[in-house]
Amino acid sequence: MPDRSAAGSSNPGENSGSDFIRDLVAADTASGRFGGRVQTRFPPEPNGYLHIGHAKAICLDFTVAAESGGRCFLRFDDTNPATESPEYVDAIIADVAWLGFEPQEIRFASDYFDQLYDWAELLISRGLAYVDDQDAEAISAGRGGFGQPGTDSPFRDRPVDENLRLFREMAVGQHPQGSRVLRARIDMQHENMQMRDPVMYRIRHQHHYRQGDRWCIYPTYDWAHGQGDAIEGVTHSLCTLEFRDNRALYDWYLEHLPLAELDYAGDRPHQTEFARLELTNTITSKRVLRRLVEDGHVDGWDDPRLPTLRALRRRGYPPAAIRDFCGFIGVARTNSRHAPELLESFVRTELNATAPRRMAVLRPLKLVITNWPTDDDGNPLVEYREAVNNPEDQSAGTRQVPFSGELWIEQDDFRLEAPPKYFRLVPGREVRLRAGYFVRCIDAVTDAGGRVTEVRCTYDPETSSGQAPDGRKVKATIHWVSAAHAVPIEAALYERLFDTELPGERTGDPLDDLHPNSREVCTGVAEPAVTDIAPGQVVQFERLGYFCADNAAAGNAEPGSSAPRLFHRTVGLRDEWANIQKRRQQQGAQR
RNA sequence: UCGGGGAUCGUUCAAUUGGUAGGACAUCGGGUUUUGGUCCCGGCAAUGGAGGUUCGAGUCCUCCUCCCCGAACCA
Repeated sequence: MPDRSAAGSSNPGENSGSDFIRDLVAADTASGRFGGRVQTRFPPEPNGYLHIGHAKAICLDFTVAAESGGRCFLRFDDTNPATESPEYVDAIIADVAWLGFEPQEIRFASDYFDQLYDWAELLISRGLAYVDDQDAEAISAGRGGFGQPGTDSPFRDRPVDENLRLFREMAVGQHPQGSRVLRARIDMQHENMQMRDPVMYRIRHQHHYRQGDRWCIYPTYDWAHGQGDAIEGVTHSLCTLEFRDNRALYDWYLEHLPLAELDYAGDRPHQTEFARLELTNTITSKRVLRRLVEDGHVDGWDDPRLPTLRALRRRGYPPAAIRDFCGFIGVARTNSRHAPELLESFVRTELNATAPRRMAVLRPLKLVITNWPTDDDGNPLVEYREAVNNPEDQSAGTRQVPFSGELWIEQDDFRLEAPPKYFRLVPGREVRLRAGYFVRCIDAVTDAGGRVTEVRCTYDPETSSGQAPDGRKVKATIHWVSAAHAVPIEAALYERLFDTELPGERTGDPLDDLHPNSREVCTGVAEPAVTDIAPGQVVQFERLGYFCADNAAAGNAEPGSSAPRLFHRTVGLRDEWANIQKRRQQQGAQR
């Protein structure tokens, strides 16, 4: 095992090392701030599916709380009825659970609409908020620009009574959608743009999936978030870097509200920002993900090429691997982008230890053993060979694999002529069949086009143990499937969805960088024991990689079906031969 | 243009707060091996730049450069 001590354990809630956030929490606990309490929250908006970027935030929010014996709520930031729906709520709850975390409570910002409304009236009555009749364009223009101060709205000094009356009318639908907003009265000259009289409420004559038609006004993120934190008793409100400038507003609202009335009347919550997780060759923008799905570039939100949690699950990524990855990359304030290879290495580490092994051939080539014994009727005998299920885990036991005179082997494992460092089967050479015998190639049958259609070998009965009694060695062990017992499978092989590190950098549109052939489906065969692999389970096809049995495909889900079983390649094995070939190709290109 | 944040091996995270710049991924070489897997050993390789303080600077000070975020009735 590589030393990944910073990664901690895959158990949810265990310490993942130290970082500026954990240092802050430790210092607060030591000083008695918040009465020693620690509480965080994961606050998604239910307008899309969770992706790998969210996983970092989820792991951070939940583990920081758990490490201190604190709590972490799942809170839906559902303040914008235009884009939100209960399907996303259910999906997010399921994805958080799949990742391995259990919120103490599930809350909704929309549950706080009454409190928020009362507080808004309070701010109005104190002259700290006003109704603005300007349209969005005028408000934007009045805000000024970078380096230019804003100008006061003509409605900024509206009398309190009038503000109150108008605001109440807005709430019950007496004003058209978009005609007015409620704004905090802060400072139009403030150097921080967020403080130039931000909008608190906008008029939306829109149905809310939880509140129905009760409201005609909806709070903005800034007006809802910190107050939700305060109501729930959040101590450490962790969010991403782009909210750094919003912190002044977060603090302003809380400082001007009577929080002493709340259950958690100690210190008010504080926001801390950290860098979001980005991956190269990957897009997490909700807008672009939606285009990929809706324009049919992928098969749906759980297409294994996507970075959504549902897709990673379908592809076979173990949640423990994602957690370990998130713990390992740590948390800092530096923008950075990790290579997907790092995540994959955690996936391999986890799967190497846990995935049962089977043999499958993805691009079959017939191998005939010319000296294999037959019965009295001339039919080849069948021998059952014992194969280990997982060399990393003795308790996984062994299985019986049928072996006979006609086998399928991988096309890649035979060449008429061996290039340098090619150790596999060539005419005249001997290799070992995994869990089988040594075989020596004596002949190859080719078709009119010169393509090899059949490899003919002799086997050495003395090598049943996998070793030759005379001590001779082979340089390769290859996998195989008995032709008479082969179970049909389909294997979907995936490449990166985008073949550039920063999709969209070239032309501005990420879709211009879509990998033209990010999925290749092979029609192959597997040993009979693949039928033990349950839908959703990950298996290692020896020498090929880790593959996840699809949940829905007919061959997997319907016991009697004759349809091929469908497997998604989770990730390939490290492949030294591929590296050698790649290097050779690059050297060739340089010359 | 203004405000905020940031800069350490190819990538990424760390450096006991001023004391030998370390790990992982990737890569290269070797060993073990019935998976060219796993595992083990080893190599390569970094403090954005210029000054300053100090016995000593990735860390403190000054200036510069570059990158990210901010002018939604999105979050």
